[in-house]
Amino acid sequence: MAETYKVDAIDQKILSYLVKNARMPFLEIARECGISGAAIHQRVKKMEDAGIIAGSRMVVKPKALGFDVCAFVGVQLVSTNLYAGVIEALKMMPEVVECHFITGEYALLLKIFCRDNEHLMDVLVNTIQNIPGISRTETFISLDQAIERPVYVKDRSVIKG
Amino acid sequence: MAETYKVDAIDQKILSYLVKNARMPFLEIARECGISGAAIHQRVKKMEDAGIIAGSRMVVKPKALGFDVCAFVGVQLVSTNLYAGVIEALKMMPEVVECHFITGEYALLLKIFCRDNEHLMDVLVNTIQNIPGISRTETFISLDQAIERPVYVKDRSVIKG
DNA sequence: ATTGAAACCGTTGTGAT
DNA sequence: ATCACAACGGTTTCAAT
Repeated sequence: MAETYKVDAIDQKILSYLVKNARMPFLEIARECGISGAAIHQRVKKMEDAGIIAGSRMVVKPKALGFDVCAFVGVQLVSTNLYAGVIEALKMMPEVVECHFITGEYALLLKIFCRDNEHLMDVLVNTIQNIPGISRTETFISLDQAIERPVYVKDRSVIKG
Repeated sequence: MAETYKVDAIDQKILSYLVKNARMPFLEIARECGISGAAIHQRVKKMEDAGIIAGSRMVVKPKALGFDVCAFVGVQLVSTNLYAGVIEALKMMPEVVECHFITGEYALLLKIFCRDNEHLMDVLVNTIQNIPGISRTETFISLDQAIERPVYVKDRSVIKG
């Protein structure tokens, strides 16, 4: 987790391709950027080492895996200092894909995927509510996900373009 | 967006690797699964064609790109039938990475990334509030993202293991 | 930090089962 | 749906700059 690496214009251009297609060949990126494939390779490696790139993922439609229900869950804690233990318990739940510590009425906001409403019910009542330190929850079911995309990377197009 | 493809145990095993590392060589997956590289290739292509795999992404730490602030925004609409137009306006905003139509007090839940609090202020007051059809918003700043991972893919390990 | 070259390895199309 | 094979191209390392 070094925090010294500075992402320059070429790095940004490289990332602008890779956030849209993680399997884009480095040689193709090299041709777009006007530098060698070896240079792309080394820059990507450096960004991985610096923690700027935190891995890569194929994006799989949850429905194809049988997860028909997406929901957000606001969670109130008995006491904020129970945070660490609650996180550990949530990490054990495969349904939880995101957990944020947020400002406002709820201490935590979770994003979860469940097979169906019955599964959601089970997760809420039998799993989440049984985690020590969690008091109240409120559930917001996502009926439609209209936008889903990576963080914005400006393609400054400094080299060739 | 065909909805007929059935993800079998081998597909699941393939996906279980690719959701964790989009650049994992198909030949390596082939060795793990005990089938040929060509078979992996064709299965992945089929899943892409069927819309089960919706692309791939390098995961970039927002902070490295200068996005220090992550927030969720609950959005109330003047009228629900303005949904489509609002979505179009939100798609134009690079800060918005997710938008869900949810149950509860707010019609929409957005996830946004901003450079700093000033940028967040600008986005809330000068951009989001100016979109026709949006009435009230409430903002929840994410102070810490404790969990961030892909949808759970069971690795059934049916073949070799 | 970038390069070209080289060795290695993966990808992808084909034809057969 | 799978395979083996082969042509092609990508990855990765390295000495040199």
